[in-house]
Amino acid sequence: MLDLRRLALLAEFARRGSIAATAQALGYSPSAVSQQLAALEREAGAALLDRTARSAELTDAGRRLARHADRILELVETAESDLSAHAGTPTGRVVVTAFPTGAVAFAPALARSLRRHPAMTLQLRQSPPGAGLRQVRAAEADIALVDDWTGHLPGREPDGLHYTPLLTDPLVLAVPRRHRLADPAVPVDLAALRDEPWMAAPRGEPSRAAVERLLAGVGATLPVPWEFEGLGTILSLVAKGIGIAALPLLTLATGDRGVVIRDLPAPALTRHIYAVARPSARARPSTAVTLQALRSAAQDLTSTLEPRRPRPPALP
Amino acid sequence: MLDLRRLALLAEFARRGSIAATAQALGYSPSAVSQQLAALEREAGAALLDRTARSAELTDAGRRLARHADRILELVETAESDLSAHAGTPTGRVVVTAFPTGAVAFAPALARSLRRHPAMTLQLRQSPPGAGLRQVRAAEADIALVDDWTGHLPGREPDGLHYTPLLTDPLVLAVPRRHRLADPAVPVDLAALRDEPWMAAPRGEPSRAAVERLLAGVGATLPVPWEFEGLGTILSLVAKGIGIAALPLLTLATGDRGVVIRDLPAPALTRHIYAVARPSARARPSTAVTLQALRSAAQDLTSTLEPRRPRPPALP
DNA sequence: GATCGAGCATCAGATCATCTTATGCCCAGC
DNA sequence: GCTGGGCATAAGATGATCTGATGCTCGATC
Repeated sequence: MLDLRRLALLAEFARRGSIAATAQALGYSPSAVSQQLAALEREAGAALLDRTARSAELTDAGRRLARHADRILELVETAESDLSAHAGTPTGRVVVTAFPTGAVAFAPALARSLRRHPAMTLQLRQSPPGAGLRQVRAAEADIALVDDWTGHLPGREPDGLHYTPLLTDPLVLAVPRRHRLADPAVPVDLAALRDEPWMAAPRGEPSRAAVERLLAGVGATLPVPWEFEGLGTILSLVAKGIGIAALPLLTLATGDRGVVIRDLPAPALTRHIYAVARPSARARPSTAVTLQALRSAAQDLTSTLEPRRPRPPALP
Repeated sequence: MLDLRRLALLAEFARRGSIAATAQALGYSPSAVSQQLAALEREAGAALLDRTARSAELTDAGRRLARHADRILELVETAESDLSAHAGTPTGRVVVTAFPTGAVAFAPALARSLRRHPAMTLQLRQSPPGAGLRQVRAAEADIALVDDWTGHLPGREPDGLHYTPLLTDPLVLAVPRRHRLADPAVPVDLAALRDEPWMAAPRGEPSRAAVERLLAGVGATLPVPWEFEGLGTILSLVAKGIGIAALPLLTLATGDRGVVIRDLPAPALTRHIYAVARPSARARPSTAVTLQALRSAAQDLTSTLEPRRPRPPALP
């Protein structure tokens, strides 16, 4: 295969007419140019230069190859220009995978934020618990939104993935508007609620485990709740007065306004929400831009949801 | 500057989808491919691959560069094909320089012979004595026809030029048809001819020197001859009966048929005619073809001129 | 949970390529 | 004859390329 640096030497020789002038123009010694052009002749299998004691000139084959060289070098320059022109531009597809409420909560703000980068496309998927990290590791997704009720996740950094904290999402009590606990003055006593109709997500869901941990902490065993897939569905049923539920606050991001939110008593259970990405994916402008949009959206969500948590009157 | 071998690796990676498959397809170890693609990333100043523990895939920049690479590699292949397609084809201009009678004698046969190579052009020039060799050395001409009356020229091979013997051209006596020496039975006695009106080329011409050497060898001093430029001119004057001349036989190639040729007595003076070329020029198909045409023409000339030298009757 | 195999990266080192410097030769011009 | 320009070649320092060994992370299978 021909060598680009040698082709560039030949093209310059074609312009300058002597080995010495070529060497000077490109900053080599004449000896180096002579040797490299001889090497190009061996590569090409043709005599490219006709040499005498005092001068050298291109053969027909040499002239022909010099013309090709000009075209090839031009294409190389186009390629390099193209690369640097796009270096800072977010382009291509970014795949974000998220747990269901995360996907729903972040979708509107993400879409709005990324609209200003027309050269990139966002694919937002929902995935089951634990699948997000695996997909990022396998490059099946660029960013995963993960929730952690344990408080241990950032310790996973030795796996090489990068965790960006987005927000802290508390578990809250959702009751119908006409419920007695809709009044902020009424204290929340979990033990007194054990005869209420509870609704929860199916076993295996992280929020279900969190709710069970909460009630075990106050010595109350949750009666067999009505199980529904999707926290959004549960929220709608609470709004219709069917029952009560303990849900992550984020569920309220786009949820029904027909419910009242109450803080649950200590110990406060919260989950941390992170955006996880491979370092190599983070280095891409498109992924970097998406992470920034997620941070922005998280701040907006926090501002939006905070007023939905009325505080009890300060103690006298 | 990007490197073609690395671009070829990237293009192959784009087709095969893994470093291991690329390495196998191109006969490298995975380690070499990994390192060379990393080097290409440094050259290009962009992340071209997105790597995980078990796989690698192209980034947007990588895909973009791979497309450019395909185009560049295609142009390189075009260049190489073009070179080898023309490798055996005589093309371009060939410059032949010759002493005057040589140019005239060889021109018709040369023109005929080279007509079958339409992609090349022949330039046939006349040059003064000694200029041919210099022009070949300086690449101002590709082939020089030179004549040597000394018999020493082939010893000049240490100068790197290549000498191709074409023909041996004897010095002969040209007399008018009505001259007494037109009869082959009459012996040629140079001493008896000193009162004849001689014609010769000007001093400095090789044939002039040869004639003077001939007559000095028989103790005869040539009277101040009538000097004319061009042996062809002298031959025409002989045909008109103006005088006699000692000329190289080659002069008769296209000369006047109104003269009679006689051998001169021993010692026989001859000149050797060579085609001289640089080795690098000889390697070109067009020059090689021209040299072959010259050899052919020389044989034709020898066949044509030999019957113009009638032999004296064999001694009883 | 243990093992295996695939596929990536990094390291150490053998071999080859590139470039510089020194030297030599051939010219033309003065 | 001398000088300067321009080519080639040789020797050697330095850098590049490739191999083989090793290590790590996975997913699949048992």
